[in-house]
Amino acid sequence: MGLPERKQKILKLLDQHDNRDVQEIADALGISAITIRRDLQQLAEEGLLVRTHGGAMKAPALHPFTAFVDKAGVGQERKQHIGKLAAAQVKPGDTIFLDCGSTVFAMCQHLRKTGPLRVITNSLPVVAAFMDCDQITVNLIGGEVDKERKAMHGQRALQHIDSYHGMKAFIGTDGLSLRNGLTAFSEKEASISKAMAAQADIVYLLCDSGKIGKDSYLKYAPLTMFDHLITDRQLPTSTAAQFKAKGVSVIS
Amino acid sequence: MGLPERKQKILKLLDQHDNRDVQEIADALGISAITIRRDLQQLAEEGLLVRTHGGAMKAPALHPFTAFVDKAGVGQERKQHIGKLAAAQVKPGDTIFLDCGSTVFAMCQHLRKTGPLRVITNSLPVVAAFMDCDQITVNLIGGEVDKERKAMHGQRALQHIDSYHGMKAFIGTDGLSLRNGLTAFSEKEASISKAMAAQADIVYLLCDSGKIGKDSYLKYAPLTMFDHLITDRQLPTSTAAQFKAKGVSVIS
DNA sequence: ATCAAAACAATCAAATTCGATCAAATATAA
DNA sequence: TTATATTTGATCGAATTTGATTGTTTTGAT
Repeated sequence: MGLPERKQKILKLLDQHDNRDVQEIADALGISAITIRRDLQQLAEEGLLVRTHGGAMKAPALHPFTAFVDKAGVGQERKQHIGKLAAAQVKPGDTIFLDCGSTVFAMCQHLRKTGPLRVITNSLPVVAAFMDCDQITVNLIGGEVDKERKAMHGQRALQHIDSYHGMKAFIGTDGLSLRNGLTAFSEKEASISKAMAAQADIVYLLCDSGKIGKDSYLKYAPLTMFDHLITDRQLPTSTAAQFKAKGVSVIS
Repeated sequence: MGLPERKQKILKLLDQHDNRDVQEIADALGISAITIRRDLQQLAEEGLLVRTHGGAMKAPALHPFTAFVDKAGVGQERKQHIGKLAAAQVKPGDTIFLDCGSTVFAMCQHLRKTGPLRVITNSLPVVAAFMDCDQITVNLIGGEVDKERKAMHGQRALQHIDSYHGMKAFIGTDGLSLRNGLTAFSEKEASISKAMAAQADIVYLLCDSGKIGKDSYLKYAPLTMFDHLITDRQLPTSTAAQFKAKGVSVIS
C-alpha cells in the first residue's frame, strides 16, 4: 500500500469519526504507528487535517470562498436553507444574475427543476452545476480567471455585465451590518456584485446569520443596494426587527 | 500486444480496483515490471492515472468540464503527439489563443511546464486544465455557454476576441483538404476559429492525419488562414508533399 | 509542583522502488 | 534487401519509504 492510498484512507476514517488517535489508524490500516505519524504530519502541512497529541482531527472550516468546495463545511445547513428560499423567488422564464460565492452556489441545485431560465454568472461552479441541464441557458461573463475563487473578474467582466439586463440578481456578501452596510474581503468580488445589482430590477442579498452584524474590511455598498435580504432562521428576531425598521425586507 | 492495447488494459484494471501495484499489473498482463513502469509514467503524464511508489491509483475526478475527455479514445495517441509538437512551439512569456477542440486540448498537459504564459480561450476544459497552474494566467472568452461543446460561442464571444491580440493561435478543424481548405461541422466553431486567427501573429492549425483529405460540410477558410500545419506521422509523405507544394509549412 | 506513561522528533538501517544507461528484439522505411 | 527507429528487457547506482531505536517533550494524575 503506497503513501497516497494511505492518505486517502486516513481522510476517509476522519470523515466517519471527527477525531481519531494514531494507534487506532495504525491498527485499521495494518501499518506501524510511526509511519502513520509521518503521514499525519504531511496531511497537516497540506491543511487537510489538524494534528493533535496522539492523533488527528478534521480540518476546520476555511475561508468563506473556499468553503463551498468543502462538502461538509460549517454553515452548510444554513446555506442550503437560504438557497432553497432564494430559488423559490425565481419563476420560469426569468433572466437572473448569480454571483460567485458559496451561498449563491447553494441555489443551483434547487433551480434545476424550476423550468426554463437564463442565467448570467461569473462563477465557474455555477456553470458546472447547470452543465447537464437543458432547460437552463447560461451566459458566462468573460474576463480574467480568478483561480482561487473559481470565477471571472476584472475590467472586461464588468463591461460584459453592463451590457446585459436581468430581472433578478442574487448576490452574496462577506459581511453585513446596519452601521457599515455591505462589506467584502476583496475588491474584485465587490465590484462584480455592484455591477450585477445595477443591471437587475430586483436585487436579493443572500447572507447567512453568521455574517450579519460582522464586518469585513472593505465597505462597498449601502443597505439600499438590495431590495430583499434572504437569510436563515437563526437570525435573532431583535436583529431582524432592526433591519426591518431600516426598511429592509427580510425573508427567512 | 502493443503499447496502446496495454494502456487500455491497465486502465481497465484500475477501474476494477482503485489501487494496484506494478508487479500485480505485470503479472496480469504477462509483461516485465520495468515496461509496466514506463507505461504508468506515460499514463500519468497524460493525466489518466496517478503514480504511487510501487504502483498506481485511479485519477481523481476532476471538474465536470473535463468529462468530454475520452481517455482511451480512438486517435488519442495521434492527438497526444500533435499536442506535444504544438506545445513545443510555445515559449515562456507568450500570449496564445487556444480554441475548443480535443486536439487543441491535448496541448494543455504539455503546456503546464512551459513557464509563464497568458492563455486566451473559449474552452471550459482548457480552463479546468490550468486551474491549478500558477504560472499560467487564463482569460476566458465570455458569452453563451455551449453545453455540448463545453465552450463559449456567439456574438459576444467574437467581440471579446476582437479586443485581444496574441502572438500565436492554435486552432483545430473538422476537415482539411487542398480543394476546399478548412471545413467545419458548425458555424459556431468556425467563426471563433476565424476570429482567433485574425488576432494572432502566427496561426497553427492542429489536424490529425485522419481528417486530412476529408471535408466537412461548411467551408469557412482557405489554406492561407494558417501559417503552419501540425499533424502526425501517419500522414502519407505524398500528401504532405502536396501541401508543401501549395506553400504550407508542415510540422510532424 | 512532581512523577510516570505516552507521544513526539531525530537519527539510523533495511528493503523496495526508481531512473539512467545499455543491449537485444522487433517494427518501419528506403 | 539493408538501414534506421522504436520497443522491450536487464543491470546498477541513487533515491524513497518503512520500521526500529534513542532521547526529549507533553499529558494527566497524584
